[in-house]
Parts: sequence; structure tokens; C-alpha cells
Amino acid sequence: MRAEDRKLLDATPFARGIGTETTERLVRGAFVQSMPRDTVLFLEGDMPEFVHLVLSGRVSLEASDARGRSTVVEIFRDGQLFILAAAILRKPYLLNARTLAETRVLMIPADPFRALLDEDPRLARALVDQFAGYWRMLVRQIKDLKLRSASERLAAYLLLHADTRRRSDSFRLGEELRVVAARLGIAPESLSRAFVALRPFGVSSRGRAVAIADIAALRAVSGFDEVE
Amino acid sequence: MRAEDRKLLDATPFARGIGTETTERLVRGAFVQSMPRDTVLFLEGDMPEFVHLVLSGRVSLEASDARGRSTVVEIFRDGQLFILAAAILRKPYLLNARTLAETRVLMIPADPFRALLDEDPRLARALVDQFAGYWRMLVRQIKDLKLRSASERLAAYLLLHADTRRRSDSFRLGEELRVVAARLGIAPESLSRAFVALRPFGVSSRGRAVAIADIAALRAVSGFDEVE
DNA sequence: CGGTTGTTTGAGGACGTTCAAGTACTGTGG
DNA sequence: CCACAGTACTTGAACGTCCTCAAACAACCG
Repeated sequence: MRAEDRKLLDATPFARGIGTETTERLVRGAFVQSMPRDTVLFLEGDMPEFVHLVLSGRVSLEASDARGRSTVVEIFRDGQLFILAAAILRKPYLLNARTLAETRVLMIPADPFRALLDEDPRLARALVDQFAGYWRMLVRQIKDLKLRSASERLAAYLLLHADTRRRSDSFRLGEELRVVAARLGIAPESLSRAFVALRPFGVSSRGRAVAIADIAALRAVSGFDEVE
Repeated sequence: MRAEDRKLLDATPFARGIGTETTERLVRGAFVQSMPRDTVLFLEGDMPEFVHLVLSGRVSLEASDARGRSTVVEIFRDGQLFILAAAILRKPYLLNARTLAETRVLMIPADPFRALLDEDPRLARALVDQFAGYWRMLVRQIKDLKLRSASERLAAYLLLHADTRRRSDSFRLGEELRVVAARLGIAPESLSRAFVALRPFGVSSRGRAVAIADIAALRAVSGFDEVE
């Protein structure tokens, strides 16, 4: 493991949660894999052999149906562990994983990981917090899907990426719009139209570049206030 | 705590996972609350004061938007712990909780629970498994919402409640149809129509009573095969 | 600079919602 | 056990949202 990668790892909340010694044991037997954009890490139905941690880049968790339509459940970034559940429960993955950019992933073999989980209380305790955060992440998305329209979801998504302490903000979306659409659960064309629908509320966009004129106004459009 | 309740508790996978001694410490300071149908346990935005475990009955986790429309995120039944995340992270609830029937709930005060979590490795380890299961539960629902139509979701929901080892099955849905509709993310009227749409595929229903003539055929309608 | 991929726009259609009305349950009190 | 009231469910009609298909346009990459 390169010193640079180790530094990335040590900086994650997770590594700090479990402490240096446990991190050290976790890293033993693990290796770093560097992969180009659009690499498939695993497919739905595969049995997990590794626990993955994104050191740099982005990984998208996707699902697709029989008709070949595909959607993005979540995107994991720097410093995030992902798809622990399957590895811990020894059950097949529910999702496909694919890189959205050049990505470096720490691959921790599942067997020693589970063994360490059973014997090291700090690891278990840190995972409880990790999973509690995941629960809230997914519950938010389910609320989004069930209670918000497409443009309300976009409004909420933009607010998530904006600096909401300011009155207005402009930024560039980290993902391609097609990926944002898949994450929001709508067709790319509908995302375009959702941007148009938000225009009267002070949102202007040219491709991935977005400007929000009035954050408070956009929040009013987003349907309901997200707790915290 | 009544002996009867203790027996219910001891029978849960969770209690077995943490062992008698840890269960004992958990129960100390906890109490059982018996409540009629439609009792609100807490509201979105409240700060958690308890961790809840359903001893008998059913509790629905719900969300509603500014326009008053409401949806069911998940329903918890006998033996299940629910809404741990908020209590563990000391963050406000994302959901409302309401009983769907006469329900007995074990109320475990959050502070001692968190203290025990920090010092008892068995509790942390058991919660990791619990949360891993929750992750998969919610991921399944997100896949449902994003990839399946209303009648495909109903088909999948019925299959979940049927004895899929048999070729055909009939049963009575545990929840009112309005609650099932909210869980599936559709209007009650749409649920009625979804039942009609499944008729040609061997589903007959009269109110909550459902009969599936050909389980394999229904599975083909449900859109995609659920892993495991 | 040209090809490829990604985004926008338009038209038409499918799916699900809303509103309104009618029918069937369910539980309660007599 | 029945009648009745209240609630739950179903059906119809009209509407809205989002999807699909098709084509034009823009951005990106070598």
C-alpha cells in the first residue's frame, strides 16, 4: 500500500473511528486496485469476496431490470466504505458496482474482515455508526421517491450540493446528467425538463454548470424540509 | 416486565445474538408500553429518547410532505428493533411512527442503550448484523420504486407474502389495503387497479383475501428476480 | 477538426393521480 | 344475531406527470 493511499485511508472518519491498530490489522492482507472509468467491480448475484473502500474517485451502485433499464441507487466517494451488508451477511450482492471515474479502491478480503469484526469491538462499533448513517441515507431517498415529484427531487438534490449558508450559489455537478437522472430515478429527458421547470424559481443551468439565484426560494420548491 | 413479554423478547434473533447477560442489562431500565391502534410513538424531527422493540403488534414508519400526503416507508412486526439509527447518532427522527394495531413495545432508554453499545461488544456486533439486514431491506425497496411499475410492485409484494414453494397459494393480507398502497408508494385507487391488472395472470382478490393461481407466472410478471 | 457521446426539445402515449360516486366490509349496540 | 353507521374499497372520468421515440444541437476527446 502506497504511503499516499495510507494517508487517504487514515483521514477517513471510519479509520479514525477504529484507531490506528485496528486499521493496521485491516490493511494487512488488503490491496489497492486502480481502475479506469466504467470498470465493473461486481455484479448483482455475485458472492462478495471483498469489502471495498473508495480511496479516490467514484463508484456507482446500480440495478437493472429484465428490460435492460438501469438505475443508480447510490454513489460512493472518497473515504467511503460500500456494500458491507452483503459481505457481512455472506449473501449475494443486490446491486452492480461500477466506477464513474478513474478510481482507487482498497480491497479488503471478506473473510479476514469478518473475523476481525467478531474479535475487535472497535470495528463493530464503528460499523454500527457507519450503517446508521446508511440507514438515514436510504430512508431519505425513499421519502424522495415516494413524496416528491421529479423537479422537487432535482431541487432537493441541488440544495444538497449547494452551499446553503449562502443566499445564492453556483457550482458544477460532479456527475454526468445522465447519472444524476438515474440517481433521481427519472429519464435523462425528464431531468432536462425538470431544470426548465426550476427556471422560474431562479435555477439556471448550462450542461452541468448550475447557478441558484435564491436558495431559500428553491428550498420552498423542494416540497418539504429535510430534517437536519 | 411480564414473564410473557420476556419470553417474546428472548425468542427474537436479536436477543439470542447478544446473549442472556447482555439482554438482561438492556432490559434493566426498560419498560413495556401497551398501546391501542393508531398511537403515535414519535414524530419526524423529534429527538429520540428510546430505542423501540416490537413485542407484539405492528408499527408503521411513515413520512408526509407539506401537502399532507403520507407514505409508509416500512412496517415493523414482532421481535423487531426499529429506528435505531436516530437514537445511536443522536439525530432527530426522519420518520413518524404509528401503531397499526394493538401493540406492545419494549421501550429502552436511549442513553443507557448507547452506553451499553460502547462497552458491550456483543451488542455492537449484533447491531451490525441488524443494520446489514436493514440496508438490504431498503435497497430492495429503492429498486422496486425505481424499476418496477405499480402492478409489478404489487406482484412482488404478493410473492413476498405467499408460500413460494407451492404452485399456488391463497392468504389474507396482514394490513389494510390503504396501508399496503402507502407501502407500495401508490394511491389506494391505483392499488385496486393493480389488482385488476394482475387478474389475467391468475391473481384473484376480494378485499384483503388474495389467491394466486400460478406463482411462477406471477413471478414472471414481477419484472425481475429478487436476489436470494 | 471530425467523430462520438451527451444533452435538449418536441410530439405522442402510458401510467398513475385526483375527484366523485357507488359498493362492500367491519364493528358496535340493541 | 341483526341492523346500522362508519369506514374501507372499487370503479369511472378527466387530468397531469413522466416516459418513449425521434431528431437537432452541444460538448468533449483524440
